[in-house]
Amino acid sequence: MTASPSTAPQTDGVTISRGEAARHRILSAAMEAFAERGFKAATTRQIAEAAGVNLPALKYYFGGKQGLYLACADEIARRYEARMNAPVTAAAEALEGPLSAPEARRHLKAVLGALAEQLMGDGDAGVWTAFALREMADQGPAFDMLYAQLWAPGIELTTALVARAMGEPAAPSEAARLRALTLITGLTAFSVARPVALRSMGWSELDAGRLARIRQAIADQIDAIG
Amino acid sequence: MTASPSTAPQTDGVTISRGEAARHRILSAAMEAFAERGFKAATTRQIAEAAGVNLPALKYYFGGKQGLYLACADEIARRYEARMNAPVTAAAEALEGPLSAPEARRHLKAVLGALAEQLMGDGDAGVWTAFALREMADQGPAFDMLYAQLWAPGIELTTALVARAMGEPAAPSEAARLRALTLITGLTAFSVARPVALRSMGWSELDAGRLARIRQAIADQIDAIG
DNA sequence: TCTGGACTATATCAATTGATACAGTCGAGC
DNA sequence: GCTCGACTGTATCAATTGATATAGTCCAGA
Repeated sequence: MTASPSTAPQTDGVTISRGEAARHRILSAAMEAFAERGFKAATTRQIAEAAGVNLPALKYYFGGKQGLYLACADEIARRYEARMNAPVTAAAEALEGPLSAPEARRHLKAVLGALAEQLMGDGDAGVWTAFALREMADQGPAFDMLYAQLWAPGIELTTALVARAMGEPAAPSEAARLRALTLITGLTAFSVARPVALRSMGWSELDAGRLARIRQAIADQIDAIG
Repeated sequence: MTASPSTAPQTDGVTISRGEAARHRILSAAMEAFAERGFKAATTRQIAEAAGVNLPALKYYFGGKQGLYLACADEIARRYEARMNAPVTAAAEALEGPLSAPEARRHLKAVLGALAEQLMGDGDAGVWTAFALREMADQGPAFDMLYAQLWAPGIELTTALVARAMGEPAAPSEAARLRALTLITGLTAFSVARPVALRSMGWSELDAGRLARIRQAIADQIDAIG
């Protein structure tokens, strides 16, 4: 809203040019639209209107619909990494050395709890998640990138922790991999399948208390591993 | 391919009129297209071509794209019910009387095992599942119908069985409901998230042996309940 | 103040797509 | 063989939609 319209790199981080602001608004609107309707069904006109810009602005900033989609995926991967960073690095460091089963379980709870917060939160993260999960099923143009940057590292980490929780010392067994996958997938009950899950729980929304109880349920499952 | 072009009710079940055959082909093609691309992205032309009919035939038989979509949903619900019928009725009957925790676990394994077979099989059922799960996330025009006919009964049954497995006597607790939801959702690792799951397991496809091992992993989780 | 580039607004194109008008074909029964 | 209704083929419409050509506006720096 202020300052120069230049393209010069912003070392500041606070001052953003008018163009940067528009770019940001478009990105947000696009993430929301793609998350809600998918790549094909989301229209550039809707996105432009929601972002308060006109149609050619999308081409100007992102080259076109597909470029915008990929930019969304990239942004989402980076934001996800930022939000998951703390518990993930802690767990990864712990995995370097010998790790007892109880300690592994503790890290698992931290990592999956943080993930649950992302998956179920109705803030920005809910939108990112919907986007990512849609891409996971559709195998769209951003699949490889999201797989490499998000899913594969997450699954690997979870698998390693599950293996330790099961008392496996070295390379994780197939059983550990499967347990990690169903564990992670189970979290999506309240993101992908949220309408169904809420209705069957008799809930109209997810408040903090309910979220805590869901996390507790996940913790129980983690305690049952091994 | 044979017989009369009449609309008279077919009591036979084997003889189908030319129209019935076309209707069937359209339905199959539509389920596949909708499952793969979603309602909006699937085009009537693609469906017509895949079914070997021309465009107006869709309107003739189903009124239009939305009518076709709803017909698909209805067909899917009925086929699902047929395939799940045996273990579901057995479990439902068992729930009428007192049910020990081990017995409840046995029924749970039967019901969820059958469901897993549906969710992960690459036959027709895989297509139905993709359709249903897409509708679950999108809340499209068939949501209410699928919820009432498929998901709600399935969740209720699973919840009741989980509650018994946890030693709860009467009305299922919230914890039991949550466990049932994550249990069912965990199954979708190899349906919705199949591309990701396969890649992270290092598998290129799901053969019988792998499916059995997945079912075993689920059985382990069921044994860990309570 | 005036110039150049960053950014925006209007208008429009071409492709896609759901729908449909309308004329045809096919086969069974009279 | 004639008729009627079930079913199919051709052609086309109108709306949507991604893209873009073109002319403008705005602002900083010289």
